[in-house]
Amino acid sequence: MVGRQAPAADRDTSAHLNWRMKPNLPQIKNLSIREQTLDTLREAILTGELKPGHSLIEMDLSRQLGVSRAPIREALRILNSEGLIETIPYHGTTVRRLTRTDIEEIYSMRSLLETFAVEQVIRARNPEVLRRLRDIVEDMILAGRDNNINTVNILDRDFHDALIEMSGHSLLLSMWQTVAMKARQVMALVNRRNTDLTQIARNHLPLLDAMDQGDIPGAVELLRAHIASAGDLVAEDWQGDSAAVGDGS
Amino acid sequence: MVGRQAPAADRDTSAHLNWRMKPNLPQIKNLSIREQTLDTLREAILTGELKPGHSLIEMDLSRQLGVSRAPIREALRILNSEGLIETIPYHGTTVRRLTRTDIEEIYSMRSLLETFAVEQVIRARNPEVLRRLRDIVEDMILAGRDNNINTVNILDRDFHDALIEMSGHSLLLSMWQTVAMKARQVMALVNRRNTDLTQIARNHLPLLDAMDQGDIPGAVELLRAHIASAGDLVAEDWQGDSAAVGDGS
DNA sequence: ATCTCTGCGATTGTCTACAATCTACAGACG
DNA sequence: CGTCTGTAGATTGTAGACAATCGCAGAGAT
Repeated sequence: MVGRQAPAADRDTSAHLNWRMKPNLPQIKNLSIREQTLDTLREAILTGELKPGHSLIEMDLSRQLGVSRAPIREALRILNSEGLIETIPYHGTTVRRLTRTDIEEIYSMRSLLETFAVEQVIRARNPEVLRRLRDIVEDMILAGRDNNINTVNILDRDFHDALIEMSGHSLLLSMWQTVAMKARQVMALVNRRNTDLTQIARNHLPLLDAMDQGDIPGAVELLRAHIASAGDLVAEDWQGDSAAVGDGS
Repeated sequence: MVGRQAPAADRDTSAHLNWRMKPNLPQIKNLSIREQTLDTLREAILTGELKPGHSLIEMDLSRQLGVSRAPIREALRILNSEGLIETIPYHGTTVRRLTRTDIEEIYSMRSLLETFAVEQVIRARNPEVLRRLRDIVEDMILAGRDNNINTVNILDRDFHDALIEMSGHSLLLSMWQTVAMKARQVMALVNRRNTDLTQIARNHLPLLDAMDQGDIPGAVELLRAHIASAGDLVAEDWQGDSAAVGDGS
């Protein structure tokens, strides 16, 4: 399980045929039931709909989704190896509980992977890359003005995803996806306080400037601070220790 | 094993009182077929017994192992999410092929994770930890004298595993395991040249010294060089590009 | 000769039924 | 009253049959 790792690793086997032409035809989906179950459950966990401690009974899922247990079991094995759920033989499967230590680890790992990526990206000196990142941040600022928290969050994810992607390091990307997934779950579970959305967006600008100037130590330090402050904010709100939520079915 | 406990255990009426006395009863193993299949296949892939490109037919595995397809499929899903195999729907499952880029990525990721770990370990300043690492290296040198390549390899793995473990960072450990697994597979696939085994073992000593002195930059640099040279050695031998091995069944 | 289509074999995807195992609780026994 | 025992219910583990899909060979048409 580990690393569950690559959430995107085993789907989309035929997508390489139409990667460029993108009309709105919603890509006839012939995903196997296993994949659909996997996506559904993972999304539910990541959005906090399924809270830590919630128990997942194969038979119940089977009835709710209207399918047999076999594909559900396979999906659960994958989620298990991704570290999102835990199964005790003959006893039950539950959404993995998160401790404060887990959260600290998630953010420190994020920091490690992202600072590595930013270093690689700067070394590559590809102006195209920086432009794309700047575009995302600009959109983010605009969304911040509209107080559109959902869009800001998505663009923030896009920004960091893009940063990793542009390092061109596929193994890094795969580990990143695992960590980012967990981070997403954590963020969905804490009570977000009302912070200034445009400020969040603007926080990315100094990093872009440092990258423009090829200043590796500066960029690394800015990124590290950026992630650390985000992590601290979340850790503060974690007093609940996840015990307040999710009692089981 | 001084006082024999067996007779006492016999007339002990409550079993939960004697959980501490441990005779050598080898812990009855009741692993599910899925787990056994998983371990068997993973080990076969990691040792190079199942080479990249080799196809894994569920029906064949089912017959060979004498079990039904259900647990095998679940094991395959896990291996898939670990990135060791690839499945094309309705077509087949094969051991994932490795490119030279994959190998470079594996070693660069190893480097990243291990240097992070060594930094954490040094900061913790726990002499017990350093002693344990030194013990392993000493054993490694002894095994090197006996030209026992297998033991040297195992102890080398132990050393790096221990280093990560001692960082006390469970998420780091989990990602490490994924990467170390892949590294193990790679090493099993290259033609090892005859290097001086004691030299390999001795290479760890400067790192230990730097750690003893709390010299973080020095230790990090030594470790980075250590891993990079190992990686280069492997990458050199990779000209085969894995095409020479494994054609299918 | 080349193209198209159809049928076949191989493989994975899914379903249903049954077996094995665990926990908790009730009852027998001292 | 406490301890052991066994039984019921819930849950996961496994098996075997059937369905869906894909690639390819070969027949037939142009």
